[in-house]
Amino acid sequence: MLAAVRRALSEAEDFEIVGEVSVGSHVVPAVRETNPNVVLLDMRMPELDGLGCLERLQKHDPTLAVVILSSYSNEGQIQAAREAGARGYVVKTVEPVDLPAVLRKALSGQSFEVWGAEEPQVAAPVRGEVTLSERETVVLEAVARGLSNREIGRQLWISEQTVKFHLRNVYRKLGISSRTEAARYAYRTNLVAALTVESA
Amino acid sequence: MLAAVRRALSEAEDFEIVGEVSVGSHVVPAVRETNPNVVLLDMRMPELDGLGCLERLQKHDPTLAVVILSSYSNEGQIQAAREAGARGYVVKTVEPVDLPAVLRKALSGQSFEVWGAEEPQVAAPVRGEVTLSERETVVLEAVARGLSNREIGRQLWISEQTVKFHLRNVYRKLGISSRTEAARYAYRTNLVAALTVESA
DNA sequence: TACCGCATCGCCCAAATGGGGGATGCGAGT
DNA sequence: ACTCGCATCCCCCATTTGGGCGATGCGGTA
Repeated sequence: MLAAVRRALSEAEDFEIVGEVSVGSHVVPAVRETNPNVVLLDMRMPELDGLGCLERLQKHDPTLAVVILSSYSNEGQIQAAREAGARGYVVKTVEPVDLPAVLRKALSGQSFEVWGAEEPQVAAPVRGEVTLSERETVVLEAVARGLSNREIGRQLWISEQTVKFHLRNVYRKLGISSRTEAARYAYRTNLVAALTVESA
Repeated sequence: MLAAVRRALSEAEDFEIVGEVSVGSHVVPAVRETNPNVVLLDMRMPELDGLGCLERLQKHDPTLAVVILSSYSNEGQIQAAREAGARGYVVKTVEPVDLPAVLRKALSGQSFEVWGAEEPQVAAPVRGEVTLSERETVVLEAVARGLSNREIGRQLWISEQTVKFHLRNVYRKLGISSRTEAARYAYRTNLVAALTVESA
């Protein structure tokens, strides 16, 4: 795959490969040094994966064009890449010769484009457009604080089953499928404060 | 219980009850209005529990003395109350007549005191003193991003068993027992950024 | 050398979680 | 009157998780 990428890009006159690393933790230093116009990030790398790199790169320079290259067309992963600020998401089933076009597209605009993955049946819920009900919000807050379904039920005086029901609806509305992702969303949107004020 | 609290406090000349609410979401408005010196928060309330109220109160006024009243002497809950900035944690097994002393103590100092609960056998790991190994840190980061153990294993090229092993060590070192609490810790300590920079 | 932390796995098992179905009631629109 | 979202629960089931155990190896250090 790497060889194919290399060949495809070297054949395009408007691109020059200024750096190549194979370990996630080397990405940010390399980018800092070579200062590329666009970065193609493999999702799966040792030490630090593509998403982690992307987040660090965004912190370093939010305007940098980054395209995620992944083996899976997992919707959650695509959504995560979108929210982390990627300009594109390429599944490895795409023809390597199409890569230059992908990178040009990523360089040209601020949008987020997915390549080589079948579009999801239902449109992914766009962040900010989701409206959680009162109950769903409270349950989500409790989840983000690390409580179990049973504990949440006890605190809200409802059955664990009902907690699970609300949580499922939260998952559906947010397009996620685990409580940790839910917690992440809660912190991301400042629904609950991850940083608590110390009284000492 | 509420009646007992009321009686105990009305019998103490140095206390006056300036407000009483039974729904979590009413706590902050009531505090804003009555401006009390100390707040006694039941952990279990409809809509928003004690911890949630505490966090909001802390945001509103970090100097306000807040004591958590709970039915359980659960160590995790105690720790959460401590970290959220509570001045005290009272298990409902304490005699109501001792409450005024508890509140005076809460008013007098910045420390955190637990009443009516047997002390934990092992000291809870103090935040900042824990040192995670490189591998444990990477796994924790991945957990905070919402990945499953299997996915983490794939990304790090190790078996799911090994991921579980590292995660267990993280739990042990942090004194927690679930991946959502781990995620919370990761966000709290800025190990991973919950807020990602949008490229739009 | 012997120990210890770290990392890599394996097996086992109970509990928690996620996801599917259906049932009830209630209130707000249409 | 009818639908629809919300909330409350029930059942079932497969998967995931958390935690216990032991095994191997490797590199530092006492």
